[in-house]
Amino acid sequence: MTRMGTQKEIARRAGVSVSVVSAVVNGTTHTRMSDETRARVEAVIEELGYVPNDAARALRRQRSGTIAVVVEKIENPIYRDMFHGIYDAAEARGWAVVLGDARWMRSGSHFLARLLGHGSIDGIILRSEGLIDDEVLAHLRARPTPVILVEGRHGPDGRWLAIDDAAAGRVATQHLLDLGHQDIEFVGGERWVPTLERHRGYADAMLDAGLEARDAIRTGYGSRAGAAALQEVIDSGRRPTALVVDNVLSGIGIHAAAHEAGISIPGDLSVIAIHDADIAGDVRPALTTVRMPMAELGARAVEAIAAILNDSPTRFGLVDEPAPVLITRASTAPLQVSPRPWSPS
Amino acid sequence: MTRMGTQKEIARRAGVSVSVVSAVVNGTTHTRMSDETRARVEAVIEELGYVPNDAARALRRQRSGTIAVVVEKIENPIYRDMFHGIYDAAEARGWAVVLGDARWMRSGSHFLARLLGHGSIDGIILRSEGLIDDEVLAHLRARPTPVILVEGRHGPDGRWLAIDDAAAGRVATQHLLDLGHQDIEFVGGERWVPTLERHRGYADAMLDAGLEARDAIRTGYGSRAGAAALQEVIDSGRRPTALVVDNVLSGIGIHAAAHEAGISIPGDLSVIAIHDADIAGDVRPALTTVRMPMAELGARAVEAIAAILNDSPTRFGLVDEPAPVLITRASTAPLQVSPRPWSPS
DNA sequence: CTGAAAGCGCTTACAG
DNA sequence: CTGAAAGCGCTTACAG
Repeated sequence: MTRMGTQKEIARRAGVSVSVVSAVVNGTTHTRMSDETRARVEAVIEELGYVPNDAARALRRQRSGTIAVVVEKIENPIYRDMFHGIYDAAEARGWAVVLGDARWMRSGSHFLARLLGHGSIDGIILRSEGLIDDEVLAHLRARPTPVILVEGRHGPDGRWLAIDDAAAGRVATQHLLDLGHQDIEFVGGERWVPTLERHRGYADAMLDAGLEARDAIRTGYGSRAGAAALQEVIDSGRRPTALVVDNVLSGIGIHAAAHEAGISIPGDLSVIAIHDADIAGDVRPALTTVRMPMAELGARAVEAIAAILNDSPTRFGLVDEPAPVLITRASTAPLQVSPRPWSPS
Repeated sequence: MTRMGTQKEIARRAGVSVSVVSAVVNGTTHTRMSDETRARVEAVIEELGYVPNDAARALRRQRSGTIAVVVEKIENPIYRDMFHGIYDAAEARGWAVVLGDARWMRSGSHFLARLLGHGSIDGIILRSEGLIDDEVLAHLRARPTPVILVEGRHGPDGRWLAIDDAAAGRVATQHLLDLGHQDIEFVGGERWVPTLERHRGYADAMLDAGLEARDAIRTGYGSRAGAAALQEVIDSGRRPTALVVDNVLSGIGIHAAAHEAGISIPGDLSVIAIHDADIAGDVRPALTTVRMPMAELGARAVEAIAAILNDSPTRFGLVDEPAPVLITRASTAPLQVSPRPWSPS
């Protein structure tokens, strides 16, 4: 194990001042030193395995070079592309990224304390699905550290960024309409704004096609909620031929419930979900989805932080480019001319 | 937006010294001050919305109170319980946890620099699946910051912790044997140690039952690898009645390939995967798995960091309690007396 | 071209 | 019971 050491120690060993060491480490102004001096310093740095102390740097520079990303369920596959977009954009700006889960943000948690504190985090990208209570959010906003809400769409400071959920709903619905479906319903969560927007997109597409838009079937989020939604439809006696589903996990739950109920997808029922994820291609039948520009959303959030820190202007609001794209898989099919009646549940 | 301020400013406004402010903030020794003084200081803290500067604290205390967890694919659902275990244990010790993905650890990345640096991270829990190159790992180990490898099982410093993969392989295989299966094969990745151990467990159970243990079918990891493995079996002309699969994602890939090939699970083929995850219960047929003590693994890793930082001894090696538990779902069934021959592919 | 010094915001002996 | 001061390890004007 190497010794590490400090700039002071390196300075002593190399027979120079710490200013020179700092200049060598950072490649900064002081840079006009003799090659011989530089080489000597570099040799000692190498020998000791010196690395700078980030806490001291952060204190002195008044900037840590680290941003935090907080999402609701870190294992949710839809974040993958967003993390990637954030990471790439941050890296390009010389920032490190750390991740956290909103489930860790209980009042009084040390994770939250680090976020609420300052000095160690320069900016926060937060995707709240309502789990974060308003008090915590207010605390967060009261700090000078910039907080960007993604898919949040509220916040008095206007610092939010979101994907075009209404467009996603429209694209999904249009795909089903193009396949000849008319009796289409929307399955989705609760009164979370993105879900409302997706439903609005569905409703717009239906109305444009001269069809009736139904209320959303609200059984919550996740696979269990999807299964419950299908059950609700079955129990109601309604027999839609296609479903627009708020998210992939709910779509998978619908697959499972259909399997149990003897409903064939896509033979009896077409299913399309919003947001893409690898798992959609892995289940059978593979789930048709609408891919959203999550990487761009992430990159834009990083840009927003940079802009705020530099006091330069930046655009908030919808990230509508690239547009949502349809990923056609096996769970949607043209409307059967004479559909087989669903077996009674 | 509140002003934040520093202890110095609070001291000035409250007409006390910074020592008193620090004592109020931290509740420390200096604590024998008059109630009136304390109240005055607290009022100013409240008024300014003061929060301590973490960088300054970390510098002074020579400890940041933050540990980092680095895994290979952050969205892999098997980490969920481990993160939970880590978070709870860290919280109990007053530490914040930050997450990172090993895919971010390219040499020269700022994320890696933060890990390699010191002052902002007190300890690192690392699950490497071989993506991290040895050079990076060597750098990491050369620092005074403790690095605990989970599911790594190598490392000259002996600082590793792992679940009992061999036991998992045994439990999975025994379940199939109990159902009457004899022609059982093992599907799993590459020469990654945990996979080798799982295969060893499988082989032990087979041998104990007086049966022949086959070599692992090595097509890699993930759902595509699972599908490829099943195809390899089909092509070979072998007709096992049951498969022990290294992981859930490969299991899902096998489901998909079986669906395509017209092989019924569990009618024609029973499938059990090692490691549990929600998605296993969501696919159809729901996948039987072996749940591993991932939360305990995480908690033990935190304990290990604490022990190293305190210079107190700690146990490394296998985390074999609680033992792996069988989660019986729908993908395994008793051996059919006269199995239907697989349709020729 | 290089060094001495101030200061980032804390914590903690030490003095009174 | 409270204050003045040192020092954690850096960076960056400033002086020479």
